Amino acid sequence: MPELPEVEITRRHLAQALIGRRIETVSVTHPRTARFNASPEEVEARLEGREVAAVARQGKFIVIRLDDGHIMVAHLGMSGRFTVEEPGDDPESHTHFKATLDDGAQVRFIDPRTFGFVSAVDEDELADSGVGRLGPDAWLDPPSPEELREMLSGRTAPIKALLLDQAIVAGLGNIYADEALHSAGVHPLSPGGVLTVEQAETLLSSISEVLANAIESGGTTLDDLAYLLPDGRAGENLSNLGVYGREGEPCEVCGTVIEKIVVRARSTHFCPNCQAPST
DNA sequence: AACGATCCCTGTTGGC
DNA sequence: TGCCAACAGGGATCGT
Repeated sequence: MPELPEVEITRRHLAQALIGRRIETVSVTHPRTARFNASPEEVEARLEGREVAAVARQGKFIVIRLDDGHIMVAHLGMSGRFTVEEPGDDPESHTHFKATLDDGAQVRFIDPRTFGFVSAVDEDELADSGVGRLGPDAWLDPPSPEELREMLSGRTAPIKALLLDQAIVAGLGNIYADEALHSAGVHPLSPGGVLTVEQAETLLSSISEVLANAIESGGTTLDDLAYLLPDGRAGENLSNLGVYGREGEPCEVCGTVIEKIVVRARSTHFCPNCQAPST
């Protein structure tokens, strides 16, 4: 599933293909691909003829600034993937967006489950696009341990659920939330508010480390192949995972069998020894 | 306000 | 073997 590392790798790929290029023609062919009160036709009209100024990432959102102030906003959802191809190549199935550039390349968005989107908003609408609800970026702008503890103070929800809340810290998804909690030795059901400042510090270090390793190894490609590197290869971070998808297997740190529970309708993997509940 | 449940969607998987 | 229910989850929304 694309989370911050996979989105960051995608951002770099798109930046290389798009910055300084003029978008010549755009085709949005799935009604759910355009969002935020923009129809597919409006997205096409807002993008065509524009030159790309910048390609940024906020949490799991890709934010592309255009020369007329409009902003292309994209999210990979669960199964979204961008490719850069020659226009003649046969688009693979579930291609919902195509943009042909002035250098002849074509940027495509493929998304079988349509949880992702590619849309276009103006500056005023950006705050209402989902980007406006994001907390600090988990990788570029992580909070200090004191700030994190402040955000979690009084919260009774499980820390796992709070790590998935993009308004607290933006970018973590189900895989890296589980990995960070394991690395930090924090039980996923610990109420957010009981974290000590030391635990917050450890957790933030673990988040940075887990994300940096994932970016460096090309992201996590699961068996469903929903995420692939720009060149079509699988990312190699699967072998770095300590708990996600490893229920029933021994923990590589201590040998205890990894357990899987459900927290807020999300599968949650942890080592009951490394992540013993805080008394 | 905070929290938990539900929904969206489709390719894959597991059980009978 | 074949079919179908269950499962996967990011984010919005709704009820409590």
